[in-house]
Amino acid sequence: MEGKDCREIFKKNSIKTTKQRELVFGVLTDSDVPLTVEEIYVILMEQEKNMSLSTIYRILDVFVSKNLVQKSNITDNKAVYEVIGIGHKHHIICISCGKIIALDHCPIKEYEIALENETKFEIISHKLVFFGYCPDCKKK
Amino acid sequence: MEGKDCREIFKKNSIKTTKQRELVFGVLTDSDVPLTVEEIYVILMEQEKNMSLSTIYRILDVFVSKNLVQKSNITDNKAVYEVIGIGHKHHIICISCGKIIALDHCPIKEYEIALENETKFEIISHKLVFFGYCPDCKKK
DNA sequence: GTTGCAAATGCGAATAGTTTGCATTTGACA
DNA sequence: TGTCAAATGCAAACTATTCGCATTTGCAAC
Repeated sequence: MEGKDCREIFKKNSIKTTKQRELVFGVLTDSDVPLTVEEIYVILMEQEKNMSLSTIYRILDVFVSKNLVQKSNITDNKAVYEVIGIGHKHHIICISCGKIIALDHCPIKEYEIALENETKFEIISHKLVFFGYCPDCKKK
Repeated sequence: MEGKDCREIFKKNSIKTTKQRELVFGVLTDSDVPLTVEEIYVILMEQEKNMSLSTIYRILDVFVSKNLVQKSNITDNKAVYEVIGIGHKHHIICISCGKIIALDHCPIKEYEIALENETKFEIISHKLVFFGYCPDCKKK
């Protein structure tokens, strides 16, 4: 991801541009899977772009609050982060190897309306996660 | 929940009956909302049935492993637990007051099959959570 | 009933992910 | 280029959960 692209997106969302924010945003846009804070940290380390863990947490909080990034608590412990393209994402996680795949399609938009009528809640968002065995682990 | 009922369920699932397990199971069956470990602990304290937090965690792990109880990591931090009736549960959580409602109906059984074909995963289970404003908080 | 033993409990300490306080640095704008 | 609020780095704090180990308890065999 080019620095310039970042700057425009940041400006549009009134996020101050910093070296660290560009790097974190770059890592996320370059990844085709959601990443944990730890993974982002390691990727940056490997690129010799060391950065404090707490800085990564704070940067991600900003991105999430500006709706540039989606935070998902899929497993019990670590949260994963990914850039939001057009809409929100759902996930499949392999319960054998831990691989996480993001899904773009959302099958429950219609159901939400029925549920609003039924429960009288005003529904704002939802999370959907599937658990199973990925093609590789299925074979074993 | 009567002690006797517990004993039978426990026996059927080869769970050794203990005073603590009966109490925890009783609290869960008496509750119409999913509970955190902390909440279970407090409810028991109020009944002057003090019990170690780690014991509650261990008991719940057993129940979950025997499929008597469902553990859900809905919010970022604390897990909630509830007895499983006929099938798995989904939830709506109020983002204003934190109230959690369990839903029995599952709208995505059919979608799972389509998803298996599409992704070549073998899907075992899923979690679905809705976020929004409950009837009470909606008014404000 | 009594006894024996594996399994369960209680307690405190350890763990792990995340957050926070504060001193230092940095980026945007005048 | 200088200024200052905002961002960063570091270490310490926090919180939910797990673990080790000494003690207790429930079940089964006698």
